[in-house]
Amino acid sequence: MSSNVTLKHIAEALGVSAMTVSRALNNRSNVDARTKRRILEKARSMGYTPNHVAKSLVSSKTYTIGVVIPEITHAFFPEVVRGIEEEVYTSEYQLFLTNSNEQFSREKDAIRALLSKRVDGILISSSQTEEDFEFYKELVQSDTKIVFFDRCIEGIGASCVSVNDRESSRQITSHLVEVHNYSRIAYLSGPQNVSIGRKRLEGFLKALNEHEVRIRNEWIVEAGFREEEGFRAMKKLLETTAGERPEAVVTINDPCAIGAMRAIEEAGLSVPEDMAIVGFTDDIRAPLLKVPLTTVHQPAYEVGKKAACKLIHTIEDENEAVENLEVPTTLKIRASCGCMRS
Amino acid sequence: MSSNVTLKHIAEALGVSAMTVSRALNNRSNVDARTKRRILEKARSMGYTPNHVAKSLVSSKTYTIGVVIPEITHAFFPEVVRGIEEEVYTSEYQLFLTNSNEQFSREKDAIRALLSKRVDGILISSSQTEEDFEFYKELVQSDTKIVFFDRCIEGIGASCVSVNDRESSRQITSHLVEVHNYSRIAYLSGPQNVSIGRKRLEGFLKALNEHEVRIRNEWIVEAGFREEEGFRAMKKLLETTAGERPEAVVTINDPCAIGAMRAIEEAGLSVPEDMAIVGFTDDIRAPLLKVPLTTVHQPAYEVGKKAACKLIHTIEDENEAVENLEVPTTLKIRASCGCMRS
DNA sequence: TTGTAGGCGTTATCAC
DNA sequence: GTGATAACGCCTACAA
Repeated sequence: MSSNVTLKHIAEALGVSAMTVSRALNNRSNVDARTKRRILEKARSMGYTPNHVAKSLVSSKTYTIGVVIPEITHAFFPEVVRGIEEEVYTSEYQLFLTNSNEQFSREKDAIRALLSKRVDGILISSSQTEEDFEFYKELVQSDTKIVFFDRCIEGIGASCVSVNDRESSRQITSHLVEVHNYSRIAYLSGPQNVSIGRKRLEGFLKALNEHEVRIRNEWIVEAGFREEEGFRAMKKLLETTAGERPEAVVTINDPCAIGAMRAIEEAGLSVPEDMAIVGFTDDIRAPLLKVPLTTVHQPAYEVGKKAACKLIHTIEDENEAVENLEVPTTLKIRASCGCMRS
Repeated sequence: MSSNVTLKHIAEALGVSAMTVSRALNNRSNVDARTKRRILEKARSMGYTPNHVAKSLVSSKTYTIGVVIPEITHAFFPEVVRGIEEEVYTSEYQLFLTNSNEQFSREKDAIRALLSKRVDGILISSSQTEEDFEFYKELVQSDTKIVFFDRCIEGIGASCVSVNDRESSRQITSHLVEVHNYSRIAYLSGPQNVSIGRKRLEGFLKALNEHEVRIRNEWIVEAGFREEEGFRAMKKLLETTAGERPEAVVTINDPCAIGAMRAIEEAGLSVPEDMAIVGFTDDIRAPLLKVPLTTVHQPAYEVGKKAACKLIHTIEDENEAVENLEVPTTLKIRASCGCMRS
């Protein structure tokens, strides 16, 4: 497939050496202007396409970045990818996209494959669990250039780009207490072996503590990042709390909240009258729902752009600092929390 | 970055030749079981990662596929990408993802870069215009393995995977006429230099002709694939039809319809009472809208999977036939057309 | 079963 | 300004 014309072919056709052709094609100074023109002309007419595989072998640089995301259909990630795309496009890198489908084994497979393809660096939003911490530690120690985004693993020597999950979660929870005076608040959590799962829960608990609202462990249900998981967790919560229902529910993210809203509706209850609910992400669907979702807006595009930018700097400059970058969130107050009640 | 351990290093450490190491690592039969075990052991302890760049140079096969999509944030495409991902994951290929951002110049840049990286084949959803037809013709003639999906260029010798756009468009338009008896129907079209832009418009016109409904050229407004374009086109349509408004509007796709609905709302009109509207895609948001959108469901995941499958066959078998594959659509009847009126 | 030679397409280096 | 040579890491083909 594609051009099998090589430097040598052009060289032979013109009676010069491959080296001269290489120099001409790469705009080196020390080539006679006339020969250069002849070479460029011939290269075009023969349909020459430079072979980056060979270039990479010599330079051990591929101008390629691997991206590992857990779920391409969660609307947050395509937006992140667009940010990454935009950044690498201007820097002439290309993207290997891999989808771990929330499975750590696939994540590891993907990374190993990327390493074999000798990518210059990797952007990762991990679906990792505690146990697998070691894997990334070794990766960083072997001098692999890595930047985490959104779902980070901190303290192992790699940079991270994310939002302030703990604080944002605290804020949106506080909104429920301060503005709406809810005191019976439940939580649909993410997996506790994922950093944002822990941090968002911590923020939730912190808010309750600050306002001296009672924390009930049986009202903290592990759901997950996906709509179906939110749906199931909410069903479970409704069953176990038939007597005394929560007034409000905080969720790990928007897909989870959307699933939960479906469960609430199916139970014949209404949002926010019977139960208020808030999310996290600001999914593309959030403002369009029958009851628009109050949530934390994460600037996905910015996260992607910043992460890609940081990675490229890390690749191109040995001395680039390792740091945790944060992009600011904003609260999106809509109807599902009880504001704007009609 | 990453392992700089090579076959030679392992060979030296063990006092064997690089060739023996290569054979052991690639599971060839002709290696002594004991030496093999020693080599595998050593490779692991030294942290060897095979260098696919070098492999590719030898085999001129990269196990890499390029994907060119026009807009990663249009919800249809991430779903397609997931389908592609799933297919290539099982076939051990990896994906270069590129986003043309609906610009043909970026699309060409992307393809040239992919060609230089010597991808084994390319999946394309084109943002092409008539003039640029030549580009793809040459690509196919140079024996580049290509499969188009969704936005296809037919008749140039490359396979296509798409839905039956003309027929689906005819069906949803017929629904408006047959079920709802609308006779004043407008159309927000896609670009006419893109195949699906033309085909969907043809289907619309065919339906009107079949039912002897009057076609008014001034009610066919070129919008585009994006929400903002739908919004603007609808505003324009509302201005120019102040006297006699259309009863219903057919749109090129869901984002366009969603933008148009916003324009309708801002004009103080309501859907479907003042104006019915239908889309095409079945965007993730379609069922969640305040007035759920009647639309054509395109099985995006299937499209991706089928296209990737076809491409891999085309890559691996010289004799794989060139064909136009169609995946069936279904009509999603919701409220925006006037059905299920409350 | 194992090793040697040569080459994939490109570039760095040194010589002319 | 241009060319020969070696090297990047691996594999095919042939030899031992």
